[in-house]
Amino acid sequence: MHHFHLTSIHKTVLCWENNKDREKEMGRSPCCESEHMNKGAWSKEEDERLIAYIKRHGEGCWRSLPKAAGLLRCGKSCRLRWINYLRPDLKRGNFSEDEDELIITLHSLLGNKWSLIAARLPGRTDNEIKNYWNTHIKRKLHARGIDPQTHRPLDYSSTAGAGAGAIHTICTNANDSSNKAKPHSTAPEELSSSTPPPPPATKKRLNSLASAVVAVREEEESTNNSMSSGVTTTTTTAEEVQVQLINNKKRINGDEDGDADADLDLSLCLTVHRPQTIIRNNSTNSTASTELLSSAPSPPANRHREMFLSLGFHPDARHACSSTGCSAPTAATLDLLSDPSSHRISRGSSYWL
DNA sequence: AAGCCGGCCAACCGCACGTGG
DNA sequence: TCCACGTGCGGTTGGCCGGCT
Repeated sequence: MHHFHLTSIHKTVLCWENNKDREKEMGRSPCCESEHMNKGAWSKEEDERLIAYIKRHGEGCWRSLPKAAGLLRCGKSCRLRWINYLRPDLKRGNFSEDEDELIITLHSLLGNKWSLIAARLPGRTDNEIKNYWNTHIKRKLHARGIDPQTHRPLDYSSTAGAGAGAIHTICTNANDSSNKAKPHSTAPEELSSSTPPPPPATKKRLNSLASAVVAVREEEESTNNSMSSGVTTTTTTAEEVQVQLINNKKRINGDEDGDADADLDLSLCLTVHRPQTIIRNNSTNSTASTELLSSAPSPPANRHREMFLSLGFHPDARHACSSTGCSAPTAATLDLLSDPSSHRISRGSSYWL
């Protein structure tokens, strides 16, 4: 992603210099002055200017970039053009079947968090995935009889309560013979060989992940209460989740500095590892999930158990639901969870062994 | 050939959030 | 604490293109 990498210090200095120049002028100009600015499709010359500038100076400081690069565009427009179209590491071409299934799985877990989903698909942008979802996958799910928003069966959502959760899609996929008899066709080995490190996390990204975890927990709490299943959960604030994420990661790694990337991965890992969501459906579904379990990868290692426990998750996926009358995660979830290279929590993959 | 229609996707827009003064 | 700014995200728009009549 960062082919023309600049250190944060370099970026800071560049921005500082630009800010000084800007502040010499009277007042600050709005981000996008619609007058005197080009809009619409980018010309080849504009693309070349943008590429050349970023090759020389790196990404960042988008506000000052257009002027410095000699472009009559607003910074947002430049950023979008670069991220969604000009970046050299973008993957071109059609989405593979594996990518389709991964998107569906991630969407069932994360909802319309396109940037988070994109982080799991190397070379794909959030915009691209969003468009693809709206034009292809929605239709595909409809054809399967699945509501693309709720990931529940179309004829089910109108009659059933909130009991059936998002993960139902995974179970349904498992029963779909067109899916190579696997709920999630991206094997861990494939992921580990093709998935590069995710982009640097920011506090904002971590915050949205934490919010997503909280939202899911709240939804599950209300769902479980309405189902009178005896499952009780405690609602955790986003801040608490963040603190837990960082503290756990520090404890595990012995890394007091805190690595933002690792935090992101840890939080994604935990977002994915949501036994209570997975639990619900399988209890009312076919035996397919049971069969999946028998072939599922091993649960997290001992060092994980503490982490999952502290976050309110059952550490042993295979027994995630036994005490609550629910069944365990599908192989799909465990596939995601067990991918060592995509969860750079530890400095080495041995952590996951 | 011309007009219509729908799909696709790049780009835009508005908003939220983090940061720094 | 407030405010301005920079950045990123998700929803929406609009133009292009191919298929159909």
